[in-house]
Amino acid sequence: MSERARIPKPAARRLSLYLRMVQDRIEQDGAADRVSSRELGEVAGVADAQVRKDLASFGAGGQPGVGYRLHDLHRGLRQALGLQQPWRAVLVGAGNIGRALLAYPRFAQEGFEIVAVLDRGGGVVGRRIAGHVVQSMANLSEVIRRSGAQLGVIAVPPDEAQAVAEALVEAGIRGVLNFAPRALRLPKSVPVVAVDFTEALERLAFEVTASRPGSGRSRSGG
Amino acid sequence: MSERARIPKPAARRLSLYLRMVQDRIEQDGAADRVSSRELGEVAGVADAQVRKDLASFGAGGQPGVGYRLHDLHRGLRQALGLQQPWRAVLVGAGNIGRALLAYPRFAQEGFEIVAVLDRGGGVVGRRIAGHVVQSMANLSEVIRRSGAQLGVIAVPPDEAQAVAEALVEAGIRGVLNFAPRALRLPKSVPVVAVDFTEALERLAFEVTASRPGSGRSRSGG
DNA sequence: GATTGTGAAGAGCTTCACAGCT
DNA sequence: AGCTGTGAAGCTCTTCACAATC
Repeated sequence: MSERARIPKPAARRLSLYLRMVQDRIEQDGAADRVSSRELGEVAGVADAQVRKDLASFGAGGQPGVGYRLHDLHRGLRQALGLQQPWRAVLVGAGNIGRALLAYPRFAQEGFEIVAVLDRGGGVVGRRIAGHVVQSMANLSEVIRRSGAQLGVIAVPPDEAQAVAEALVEAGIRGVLNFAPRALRLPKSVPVVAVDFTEALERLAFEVTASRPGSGRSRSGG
Repeated sequence: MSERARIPKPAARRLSLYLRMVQDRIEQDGAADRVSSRELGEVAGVADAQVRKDLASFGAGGQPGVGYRLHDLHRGLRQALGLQQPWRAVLVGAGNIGRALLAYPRFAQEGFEIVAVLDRGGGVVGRRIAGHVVQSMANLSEVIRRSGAQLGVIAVPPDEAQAVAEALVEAGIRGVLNFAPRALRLPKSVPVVAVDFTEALERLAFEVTASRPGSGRSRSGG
């Protein structure tokens, strides 16, 4: 019934990229209603065979000579990623990043709803931001219990991140999205995904430096 | 002289995590001035031997029985990541995400300077944000030439992202940090690093769903 | 003709295990 | 005793190659 195929982690990451492309294609809908594994592979930077394996991993099938049907793929990808159900999240931290997240329309489109905003209290508590009254951290477990939120989003300064994470876990949160540039130590049963701007910039600096002429192959691409 | 060791990509990603921990330790500086490979491994989620290989890949050495010296490691990591030199970046897009980035103190701390802010023009051009007067996209190449910026940060709506990226490349940018949830197609010589909030949430949803009891191993961690 | 599905080969990263240093 | 450095083994992901399908 609810058998869940084993999907390798690198594959799961690519599924998001496939999903994005499929969504974009559907919205355009001027063109074909199929995609080939080669097109999807270009988006994710892998070979077409890899895409076919990724898609097969959760049971999606294509038509030889034609490709994959956009709508079937859309449904399959969303189910494989666990997006069939809506997700509710509490946001902790009403600073700049928190506000940007509240204003990010894509979350709602994907089925993620921010049901509450909390902050430590430095003058923000009680204020209204994007339709949410910012609540005190003292209310955390009650807010989570009443809203039924399963996810927590951490957008506080790094020094507070670990404490907030532990409070979230204690309150029954099942997964954490961490925007603070600090590694969190949580039980393995609570997955953490980190979004670290600095790390991203560092990766970019590394790749730019590494791809600089004189540091390796000279002109391999084209 | 400027020999650059070959550093595997997964290793490079971990170097950022090591760097963050080393920085934190140095700032605390109440404790020891050494780190062991095991401690670093916990942060990155890999075995200690892997850490030692990562560090050896750019020439860092530790002391048997003691560990790695924080300050040496700090210097080595920054050099390996290409952070010895300061980086200059132009930010395109003065919306919510762009503003949050401008207010993000960590960038400057790491040696990244946002030298200019540009936007398509919908009323924001000419306004002052965080000390920057928002400029029109028409000025892009001039701004880049005069500032000597090497990196571009894209924080515009998805539909505009590809065009902005191409304009950046044409103006001589050498690397792109992309916050728009859209895959960019650029010459291989210009690395792109994507920060995609939606993808992160999807990864979280996937992992939470996958780690749910009844979908695989029941309680392996503990 | 174009594209999928998949076994087999290949590449790369990770862990193991242990000698050697402090 | 504790930790590093590293060859060898192990594992996972990726690509190759090609028969099967539309």
